[in-house]
Amino acid sequence: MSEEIMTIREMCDAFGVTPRTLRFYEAKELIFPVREGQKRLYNKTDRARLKLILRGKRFGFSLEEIRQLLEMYYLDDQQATQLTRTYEIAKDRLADMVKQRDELTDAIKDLESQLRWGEKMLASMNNDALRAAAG
Amino acid sequence: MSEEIMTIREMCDAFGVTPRTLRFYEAKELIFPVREGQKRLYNKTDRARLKLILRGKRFGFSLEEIRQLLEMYYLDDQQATQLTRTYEIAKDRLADMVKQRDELTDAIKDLESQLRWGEKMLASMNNDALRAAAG
DNA sequence: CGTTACATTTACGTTAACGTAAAGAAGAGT
DNA sequence: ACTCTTCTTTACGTTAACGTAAATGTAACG
Repeated sequence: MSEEIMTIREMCDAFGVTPRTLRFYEAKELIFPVREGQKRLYNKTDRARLKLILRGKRFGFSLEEIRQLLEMYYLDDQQATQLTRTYEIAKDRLADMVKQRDELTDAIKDLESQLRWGEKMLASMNNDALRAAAG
Repeated sequence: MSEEIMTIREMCDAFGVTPRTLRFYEAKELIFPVREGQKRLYNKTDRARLKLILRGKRFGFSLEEIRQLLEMYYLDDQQATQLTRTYEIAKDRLADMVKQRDELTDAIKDLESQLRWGEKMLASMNNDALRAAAG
């Protein structure tokens, strides 16, 4: 059964990460490549995990959160016990993201109105403070 | 002319910041309270600047960016020479924020679809990777 | 004068996710 | 044997915006 093993460099090229990053994830117990002497060898499982890690990052999960999700599934395997917990974590994260986005949206509106309000933004900044500071 | 001078604590209470924060901003040359012996005294100008600093932070400017904006106005005072530059900076920042928000929006959509797609998200995470890891 | 309350300076600590430098090992090729 | 390339480990460096602890100062109250 061909395990489709890859070296660290092949992994880096395939996923667009650096060796440092792979070793870092390993140190953080997110991924567990096998050793052949000194060298790390990555199989299909490792690649799948890395893919999930990168996806998790795109979703804004921290590495620690990702590690926990992965660990739960590891402890799980046959039962789907923890699925509900995972679901909650994901929903929490989603809520955070929505909140963040809404705050950003507010700040954007705010800034935009400043930019329009006289075509020179921060002019208000100027008026109160720096006119006094210079005067 | 009443300078309406305030102590560091009054400033903290008024603006909801800590003394450490005010001293930090001073060390970073964002604000310049006068000394009465050892103690710092903040006047109207200082308060205006602090207000602007906090506003800038809400907009997502870094302290360094804020310092530069303030500095430009300081060098400016009578001419409006730098206004155009300030405007550009603000527009850049706005563009960054919009980009960030749009990325967040994408990630949110992505996550939402995962959550719906079987009511258990990250199930795909599971399938490929961890089933293999356990097996 | 002693205590209380608040001020000051100095400087190390914190967090995340790697970057980067140093130095050595191991295999391939000549 | 020598060299080249790629791998390895170890460990300090980076960034932002303060937090926090320690030692000291000083003004006011009683």
